[in-house]
Amino acid sequence: MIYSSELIKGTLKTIVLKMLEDNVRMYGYEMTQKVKELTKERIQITEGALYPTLHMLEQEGLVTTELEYNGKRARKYYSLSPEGKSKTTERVNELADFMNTMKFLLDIKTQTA
Amino acid sequence: MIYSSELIKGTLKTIVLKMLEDNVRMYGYEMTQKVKELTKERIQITEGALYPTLHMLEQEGLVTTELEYNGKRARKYYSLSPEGKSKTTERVNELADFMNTMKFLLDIKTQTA
DNA sequence: TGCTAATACTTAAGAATCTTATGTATCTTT
DNA sequence: AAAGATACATAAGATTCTTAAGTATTAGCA
Repeated sequence: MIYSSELIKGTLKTIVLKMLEDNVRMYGYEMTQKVKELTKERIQITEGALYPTLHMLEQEGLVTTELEYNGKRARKYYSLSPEGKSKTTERVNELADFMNTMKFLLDIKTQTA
Repeated sequence: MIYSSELIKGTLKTIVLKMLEDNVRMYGYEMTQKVKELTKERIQITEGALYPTLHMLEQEGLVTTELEYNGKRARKYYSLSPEGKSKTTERVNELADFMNTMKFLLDIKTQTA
C-alpha cells in the first residue's frame, strides 16, 4: 500500500531534514531510495517533488552542497548547516507533537467511550 | 503553539470525516470550534478551507446535508452517507498507518543506535 | 554489442489545497 | 448602539505537489 499523496504533503521537508540528520551526507536520488527502503515502499518521494525542495532548502541556508563525480556521473551531496540542524530539531518536534494531537483526535471515541 | 499550516495539509478531509463519525451531525462552524477545543487551540481550521472541503465531500456523495434554522440564522448540518462511513474508516486507518511509518522514520536513530 | 533498466539531476505545466481577504447576515453582550 | 461572536460563502493568490519531459551516465543481460 502506497500512501495517498495528500498525506505526504507538508512532511517532505521534514523527512529530508531528518534523513540528513541521520546520515550526515546524502545526494537526492539516494534519499528517494532510502525513504522507499525504510518505509517498505509505502512512501515514494518523486524527483519532481524532491529536487525543488532541496533547492529551496539550499536557498534558505539550511543545507550546503558539494558536487562530486562518481566516474562521469555527477552527484550533488547535501549536508545540514548549523541553522539546518536546529531547524531539523524544531520541525521533527513539531511533527511529533502534531501526530500526537492527530492520534488523539482520531481516537477520541475509543478514549472517552 | 499553533501547528504550521503545512502540517495540516492533507489531513483536513480526514478530520472532518472523523468529526462526523463521532458526532453524527454537525454544521461547519461547529466543527471549527470543536476541533479548536479538542486540540487546545493547536489546530485552527479556517472557514476558507473548511467550507470548500465540505462542498467537495457533498459532491462526492460522502455526506448529506440538511438546512435548519435557529431563529432566522441558517445552519447547514452535515452527516455521513453510507459511503462516507466506509470512506471514513479507510481514511482514518490510512492516516494512523501513515503516522506510524512517520514515527518510525523520525525516530530511526533512537531505535537503532 | 546493443537494448533496457537503473542511476542522477533538472525544470516546466498543471492540479490540488490551503491562506487571506472580503462579503453578507444574524445574534449576543456590553 | 456598537462590537464581537456566530454562520455561511467565495474569489484571488500562494504553496506544494504530480505528471511529464528532457539530458546524460552506468550496469546488466541477451
